[in-house]
Amino acid sequence: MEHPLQVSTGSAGVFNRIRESIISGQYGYNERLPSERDLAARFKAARGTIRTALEQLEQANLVRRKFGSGTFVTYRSDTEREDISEETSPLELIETRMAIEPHIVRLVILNASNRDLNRLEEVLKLAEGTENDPNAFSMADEAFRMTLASCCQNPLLKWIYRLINDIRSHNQWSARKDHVLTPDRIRFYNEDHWRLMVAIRRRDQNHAADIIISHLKQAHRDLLGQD
Amino acid sequence: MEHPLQVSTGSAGVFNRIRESIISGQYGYNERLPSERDLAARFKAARGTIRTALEQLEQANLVRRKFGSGTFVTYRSDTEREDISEETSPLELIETRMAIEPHIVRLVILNASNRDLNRLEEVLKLAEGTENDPNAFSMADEAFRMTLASCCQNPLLKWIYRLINDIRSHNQWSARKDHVLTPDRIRFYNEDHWRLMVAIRRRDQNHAADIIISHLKQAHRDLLGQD
DNA sequence: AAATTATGGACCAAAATTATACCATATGGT
DNA sequence: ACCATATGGTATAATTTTGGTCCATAATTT
Repeated sequence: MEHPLQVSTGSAGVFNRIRESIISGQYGYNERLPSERDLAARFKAARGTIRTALEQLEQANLVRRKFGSGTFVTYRSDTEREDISEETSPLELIETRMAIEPHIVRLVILNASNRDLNRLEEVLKLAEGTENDPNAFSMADEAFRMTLASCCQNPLLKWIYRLINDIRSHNQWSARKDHVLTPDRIRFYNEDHWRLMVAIRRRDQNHAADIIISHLKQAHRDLLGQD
Repeated sequence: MEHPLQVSTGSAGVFNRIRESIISGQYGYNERLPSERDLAARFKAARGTIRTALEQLEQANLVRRKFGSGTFVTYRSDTEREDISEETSPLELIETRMAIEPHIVRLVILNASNRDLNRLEEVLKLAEGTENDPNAFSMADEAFRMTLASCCQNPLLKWIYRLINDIRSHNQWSARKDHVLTPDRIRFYNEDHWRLMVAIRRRDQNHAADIIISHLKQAHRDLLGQD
């Protein structure tokens, strides 16, 4: 028998060495391993040996193999941070907006100058006549909300709200946009925005917050209520 | 030993190399990447390969493509977080917490399991006997709030709240900690936390939210009222 | 000696890549 | 206002790469 510390040979050895490469992070999450034939050349082993090693790696949930495509790492090290926009559901997004937006509107009413409000109204006009273009409305809507956020005069809140908007634009919600944003809905949302604008001009905090909340509740219903 | 590492090939390789360029700042925010045909020439790959790489980059929120115009970087580096923590005042920080924390507490009451609440109580006990150690109290306080955030079962809110806490710990407030956090104040804050815990156990949303709000208002006063 | 494992080769089927060509939009100059 | 150009979007077919499978043989372990 050789030294007990000798690296294992055969398919078990290949398994261990690839496993180490993955766990040590040399191959990151979702990265593709070299092809079986390539690995065979590197490890100076037959392709069949590589295959049994890869089968074991697959059983250990370290790797996933796709016919005709390659072998991909499914192991996720702790350091590889999650993508928040991937794991946020549309409902959780609305839940979060419920926390932020009413507060933003209150701050706008307290802090915004008339010049700010004029700017806000200009942006709001961009959403006019977008009843038949969900994409255009969506962009105008986002611009309106971002302007609102910048009018609250709190850079941290504005920054956070921009993060929320980034996530929102990459969310599954986008896929449903065309179904949810019918001309009627767009008209309704636009009317909401104008009522909000009026409430802000009157510096009526509670009314403005109520409008925002009912607006979000409606969006919530739209999300749940349709096919 | 062989070299298990290799430069990845195909669209995955193009993806990785462009990704690195973006993250390393070689292409800044809103900057336009070279055209697909240009990239194809640079990487010596077919345009289709470049396109699948760009599609993956777009899905990873690193890039946005505009029909007829180009492909633009949407990734913002973390250095911006430093900026925002520099320009956020302690008052604005509290203002922002005012928006988030009452909402988090409401969600905790709705969504947290009893096991979650037991965990929360364990963390709360860490703040016991820290009356004379502002630093220890501060850490225990942060741990309590982060646990609260994870109990609300909304990953987005938890993520946002972690950002807020990061900024909070880099903030000027830290410098005033020793002045504000007298033994009396720490005792008072701890009592607040226990009252909050009781309200959460009783699933009393309004009471819990009131406690949080008055707690933050007190912190606001402490910030303004002292030397 | 028997059983297990590794080897090398051949072929199959799925997926990716390549190479073109053409369409639709955006931009800048005339 | 128009035009030429550059850009991303789409479609198609041929080629290459890749994992999946099988087999006869050699090497290793039991």
